[in-house]
Amino acid sequence: MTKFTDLGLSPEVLKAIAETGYDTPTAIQEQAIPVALTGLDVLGIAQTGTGKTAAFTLPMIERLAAGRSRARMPRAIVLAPTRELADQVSEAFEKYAKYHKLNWALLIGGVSMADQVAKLDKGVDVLIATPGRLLDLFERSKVMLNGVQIMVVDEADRMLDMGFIPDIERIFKLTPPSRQTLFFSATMAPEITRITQAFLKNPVRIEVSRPATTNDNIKQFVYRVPSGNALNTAKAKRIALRAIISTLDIKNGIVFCNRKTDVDIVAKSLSVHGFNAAPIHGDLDQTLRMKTLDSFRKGDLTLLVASDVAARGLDIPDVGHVFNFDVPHHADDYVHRIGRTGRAGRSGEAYLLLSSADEKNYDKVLKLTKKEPEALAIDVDFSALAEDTGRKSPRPDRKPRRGDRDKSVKTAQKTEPESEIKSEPAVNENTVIENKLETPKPSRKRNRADRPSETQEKSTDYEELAEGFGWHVPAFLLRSVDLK
DNA sequence: AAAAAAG
Repeated sequence: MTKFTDLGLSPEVLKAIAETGYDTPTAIQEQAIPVALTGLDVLGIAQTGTGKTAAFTLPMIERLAAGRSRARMPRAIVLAPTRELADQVSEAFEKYAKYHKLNWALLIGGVSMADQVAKLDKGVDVLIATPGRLLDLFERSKVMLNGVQIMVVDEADRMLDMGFIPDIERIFKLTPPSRQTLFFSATMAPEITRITQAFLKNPVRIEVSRPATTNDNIKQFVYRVPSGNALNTAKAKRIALRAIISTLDIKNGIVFCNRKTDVDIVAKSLSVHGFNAAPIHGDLDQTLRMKTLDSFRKGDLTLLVASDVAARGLDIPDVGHVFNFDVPHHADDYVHRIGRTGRAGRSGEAYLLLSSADEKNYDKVLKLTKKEPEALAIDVDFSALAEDTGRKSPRPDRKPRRGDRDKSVKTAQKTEPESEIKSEPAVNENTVIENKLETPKPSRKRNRADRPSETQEKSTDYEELAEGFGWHVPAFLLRSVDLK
C-alpha cells in the first residue's frame, strides 16, 4: 500500500503530515501529488471528501519552498467558491507548511480588508481566496497576479453553479500563461470542459471514483408531512422535525433548509424547544459563521441548521444524522447533503421531511439515487398547529417592513420568538385540526370585513397588511392616468 | 425557485 513517504515529498512536509496523524494517502492524493510535483497541470475530477485539499496543498508547498515572496506579488493562488472552504484550505496550509517559511493570506469577503492588505504589503507566497474579494483587491491595486506560478481552482463545478466562471476566467487571464494549474471539479459540465481547454496545458486527468451516489452506509428515511398552506406546512415540518429528533440519540447532526429564512426559523424553533442548535447561512456575519462551525466541529454545538452553504466541501467529520427540512432544488445537492453523514465507512442516517410542495424535486432525487427512502413510521402530534389560527403576534419569519413602527411588535417577538409555543385555544371555524390540513384556509383577500375578530389589533396583525403601506393606499396610487 | 459571493 502506498504511503505518503512514497510520493516524493520532502522530509519537512512528511513530518508535518505525520503530525496530523495521516500516513496513507487517499486515491486522489496518491495520483495527483507526484504529477503536481513535476509541475504539470492537473485536472482532478473528484467529489468532496476525497482529500482534494491535501492533494494540491502538499505539492504546492514543495514547489514554493525554494523561492521567496515579494510584496503584493503572490506566487500561488487557491480559489474556492465559499468563504468556509477557503478558510479550510488555509487551515490545511497551517498544518502542512508548519516546517516551511511560507506566508499565506486568506482573502475572503465579509471581513476587514485592512488586515488582508497589510499582509499583502508584507509579501505572501500563497493567496487563498474567494473570487470576489480577490478581484476587489486587484482592482484596488493591492495585489498583482503576474507573479503567480501556481493557480488552484477548487470545486469548479460549484463555482459554475454560483456564477463565478467569468471571474475565474478573468483571474486566469491576469496570471502568466506559464503558470501551473491544478483544477478540481466534481463533474465535467460543458462549461467546465471549455474552461479547462482554454486555460490548462495538456493536463493530466485524474479521476477518482465517484463515491456511489448514495452511500450504502447511509440509511435514508422519509416522513410525509400533511400539507396545508405554506405557513402551516413549515410549522408542521418543524413539529415533525422535533418529534423525529426526540426519538433519536444524536451526537451531532445537520438540518438543511432551502431558504435562509427557514434556517433562521428552524434554528430558533429548535433552540426554543431546548435543542442545542444554531444557524449558518450566507447572510450571517462571517465571524459568527466561523464561530458556529468551529463549535460544531468541537462538539459544543449538536445541531447545525444550514443552508446549502454547508452542503458541500465543508470539513465536518463524522456527522451522525442529516435532516432535510425540504428537498433541495438540485437533486445532486441532496446527495451532497446526506453525504455529510456515513463517511469513512461509518454509518449514518438521513431524514427527509416531505410536503406536497417538495414532490417535484423529490422525484428528481429518486431518479438520481434510485433508492427509495424508508417511510418513517412515527406518531407526530400536530395539535399545536391548531393553536395558531387566531394569530396575535406577527409571523416570526417575516422581514421588517415599513409598517413596523409599532414597538410592541419587537418586544413581543423577543419574548415569544415562536408563536407555536403559545397554547391558545382554537378559536374559530378556520381552525386547522390534526389530519385535516387540507381544509382550505380562508382566502387572503384584503377585505377588512372578512377578517376575524382581532381587527381592532390592526397595527400588530401584519399577516394581511399590504406590503409597505399597511391598509392605507395613498390616493395618488389610485388615481387613473390618461397617457394619451 | 434558492443559495452563494464584493459592498
